[in-house]
This record gives sequence, structure tokens and C-alpha cells, in this order.
Amino acid sequence: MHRGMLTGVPEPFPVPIGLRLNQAARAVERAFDEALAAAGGTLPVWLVLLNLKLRRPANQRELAEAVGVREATLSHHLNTLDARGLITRTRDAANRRIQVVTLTEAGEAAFLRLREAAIAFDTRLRAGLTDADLTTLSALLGRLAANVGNCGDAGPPWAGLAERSRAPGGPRPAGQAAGP
Amino acid sequence: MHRGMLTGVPEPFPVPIGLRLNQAARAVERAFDEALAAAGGTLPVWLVLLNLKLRRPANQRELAEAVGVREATLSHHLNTLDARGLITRTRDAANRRIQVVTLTEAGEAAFLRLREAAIAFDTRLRAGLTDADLTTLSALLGRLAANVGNCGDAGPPWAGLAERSRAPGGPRPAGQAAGP
DNA sequence: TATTGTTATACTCTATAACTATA
DNA sequence: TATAGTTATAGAGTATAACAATA
Repeated sequence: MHRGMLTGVPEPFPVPIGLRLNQAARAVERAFDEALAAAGGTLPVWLVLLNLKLRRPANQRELAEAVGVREATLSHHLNTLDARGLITRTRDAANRRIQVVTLTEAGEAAFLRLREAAIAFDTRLRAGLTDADLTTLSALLGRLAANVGNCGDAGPPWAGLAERSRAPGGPRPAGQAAGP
Repeated sequence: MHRGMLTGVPEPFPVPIGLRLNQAARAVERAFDEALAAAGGTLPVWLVLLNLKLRRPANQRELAEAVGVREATLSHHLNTLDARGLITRTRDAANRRIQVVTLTEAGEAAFLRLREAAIAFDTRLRAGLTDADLTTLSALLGRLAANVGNCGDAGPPWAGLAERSRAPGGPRPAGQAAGP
């Protein structure tokens, strides 16, 4: 009864695909959050570390964009990482406005732990799906995203945090990312 | 370069499907949030109204479960709805522990507005997708959800809010739902 | 004046724990 | 004691606005 049609409503109504999408995304998100938590991390922390390693963002603006948050929000997360001893911030000698973010040894270790968790998670997630399935799924997801405006393939594939359009406060992202 | 493989990493690595899923889900979520906001609502508000109309939850525990939040969280949202004059809560004469939640006239009107927005959104979202596409997509999404534990088809199709597994605070849902 | 980043503040959504009231 | 619900408190994540420092 929960498959295909909603009944008990004026006229048969197909289960909205957006809802299916969201249920799946939330289930996956929750599981990924748990996997990261088990490895001592959170999604924002993981995304920041990942982007620091993968890209070499010239400044925090780039990093924030890659992570998918505002600059102020990134500062917030960097403060957390700093407090946890995972990064250091030092002024660039050539342009002292720029803070050069560097992973500490503990930061590198945290990155490796989280990367392992992310890789294991992705493997688990792909179970039973062929490459063709994944390609199809990816294409369909791209279409949905395109249908609502965001081109669906914009930005780096590891951009994983929500960027609220409405005023303050907002939903939470979800995420999952590659292990380089 | 952002398609299929991540480069610049030790070994070619397929773009994690979980990440694709999440990007799409967030784009859709954001758009749906906007659509609801334009109709004067939010996702929690919509889900509460929808569940009140669609089901006839016997008590708030049922309603909370349908919406996908804890009872205390539901109270929170009901307070908002109450403050906005969309619902009333009255004690059940037979069992005075039970609060009977009723939509006011303004609540009914809000429901209709949000329903229209949700239906329009779903139509927009499905653009260019055949029924076969939707079936395929739904199945693949179900598989992903199943792979991470949550059976992917549990609960009412309109349960749209996140249920945090980790301590306090937490991610935000996303959502989209049917218009009955 | 423009760029870079931080701080201050606030908001949404969520949760747990403790409480009231009823059964 | 058990059930129904509310209130109090808290926390994560996000945002905007105002600010400082540098160019």
C-alpha cells in the first residue's frame, strides 16, 4: 500500500519521487553519520579535511565553496578543528590576509581514519549494484537535480554540505564522500 | 573530470554514489523548502498538517512517528502551529490524557496552499522522466537504503523528517510529499 | 575601496530529561 | 505504575551582519 500509490486520498496519487529520494538520502546520511562518528568525526569535519587534502584551496573562500557552506560557517568549523588540534592556521607571508590552513599530525591521522570509514561505507552502499546500475542511478539523480534548478553536476563531487537559501538556520546536509 | 572518476588521487576512484545521492537530495530538498516557503510553510509544518489530514492519528505519539520525530519535538512543532493559529488542541473527553489536535480554518487553508505547492513541485521534479525511469529510480534508491540497514520502504511514504540516532542536535531532514 | 577572514548573534530542527496530569 | 503530553535545556549546523586587518 505504500508502494506505487497512496490510497485513501481523493484520487490515486503516485508516491512522490522526491519523497523516495529523501527517504533514501536520509537513511544513507544517517548511516554515514554513524560511520563517521564511529571513526571520531562528523560530516563537516570530514568534508573540511577531505577538501584540504584533495584540493589545495588558495583561501578559505574556495574551501568554503568546496565544502558547501558560507565563509563564516567555515570559520566556525575551522574553530572546532583547531580546538581539537587537527589544524593550524598561519598567515601567508606573501599576503597576510590569507590564513593558511594546515593539517597537524593529529589531523592527518583523523583524515586517514575518516577516509577509511568513508571508503568502507561506500563499498557497503554499493553492494549488489552493478556499474550499469550506478551509472543509471547517477544519471537519474542528475536529472532530478537539474529539474529543480541546480544543474546536478555543478561543483566538486565532494561538496557535501547544505547551503541554505532561506534566511538563517536551516536544514542539515547529509553526505558521503570519496576517499582519495 | 568531476564525472565518473576523481583524479589527482592515489588511484582512480569512482565518484561515491552516496555523494551523488546526497547532492541530488540536497538540491531537491532546498528547492522543496523554497516551494513550501513561498506557500508560507516549512517542511515540518507541512508534514504535520499532511499527516493530520491523511491519517487520523489517535494520539501525538502516532503523529510524531508518522512525521519522523520524537514526541517532544512534535510538541515543539505543534506549539508553532498553535501560535500561528493553524491548529487547536483539546482534551479528549473519554481519555483526558489525550490532546486532540484539530486544524482550524486557517490550518485547512494552509494545508491546501502547501498541498498545491507540493503537487506542483512533484510535477516539476518528474519532468522528462518516464514511469519506467521513476520505477527504476525508486528501486535503486530502495536498494541503497536497504544496503545501509533501513529497509528503504519502512514507514509511511510521507514520513519525512530525520530521526537523529546520535545524541542531541542533528541534521535536518528534507522532504517532499504527496498532496492527497 | 576591495579582499580575507573572524566574531557576534540568531535561527531551525532535533534530542534527552524532568515534569504534570490522567488512568 | 504506566501512559500522554509539555516544558526546560541543550547542541549541531547554518546564516547574516558587523568588524578587523590587509592590500
